[in-house]
Amino acid sequence: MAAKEDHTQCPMESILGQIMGPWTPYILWLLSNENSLRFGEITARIPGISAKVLTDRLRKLEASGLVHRDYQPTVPPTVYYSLTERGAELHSVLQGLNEVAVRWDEEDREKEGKSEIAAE
Amino acid sequence: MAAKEDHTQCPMESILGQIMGPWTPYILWLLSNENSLRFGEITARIPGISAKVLTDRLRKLEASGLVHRDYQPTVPPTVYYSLTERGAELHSVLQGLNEVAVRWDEEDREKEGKSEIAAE
DNA sequence: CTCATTACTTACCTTTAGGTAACTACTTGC
DNA sequence: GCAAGTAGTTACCTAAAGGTAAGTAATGAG
Repeated sequence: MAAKEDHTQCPMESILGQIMGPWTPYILWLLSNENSLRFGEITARIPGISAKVLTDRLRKLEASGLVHRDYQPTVPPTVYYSLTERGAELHSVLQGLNEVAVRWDEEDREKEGKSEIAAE
Repeated sequence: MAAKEDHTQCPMESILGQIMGPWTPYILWLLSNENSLRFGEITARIPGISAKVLTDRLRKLEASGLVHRDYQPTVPPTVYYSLTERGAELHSVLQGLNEVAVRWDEEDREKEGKSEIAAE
């Protein structure tokens, strides 16, 4: 199932199909905070992602109209990625999610990590 | 890589690992709105999901402490799923995401669907 | 003349996820 | 004694996703 036939009866399913995926929300979150990043910079910020996968994610986000690709045909080519207006609309949602994430992280550290000293 | 070693340096990665996944945010969204659903009811609300996958997602959400499982050993067993307190904290984020989704959906209908008549 | 650089693309192969179908438990109703 | 109903589990198999490595373009440095 590559595209799931987009039996998109409900908007939620549609948006989830666009922004969900192994690294996708993280990429959006990065671009949401830095407003413009080169391909290599994104790779550096996401340890573990391969060029193939990152390219795939960026292409899909571009196709969804959430990310803008700015290709500069310089000697070694330079490509800048940034959020489109629509992509930027996700900022507050991602922000909210991050706040919850940070809160949980703190709570978990309090409970589990009271006496933990950098475990490894 | 089953668990990706949880090299969770950043809270965002951690939370994404817990709530991202093919059907996961959708399940959370359902439980967020209906506050308690039986296994079969969830299956019915998500056309296309298999029992195996739904079980898997619910078990993982339970393990993450986001979903509560209430097993009633009645004659044919009855199991109620609901969000935990922590799970409920995602409500506003999911709400925000849904608002964006609905807005985009309307915008897209305006642009593309001006003369479209239910295109089946 | 060759290497390094950036942002990929392609081919190939492995791993993982997910689908399907059959099976379980326990009691009621026929 | 057998089917029905709920909420799964298990085994088996296929399809898709992802990793790795190599290739590409164009130019300046050494």
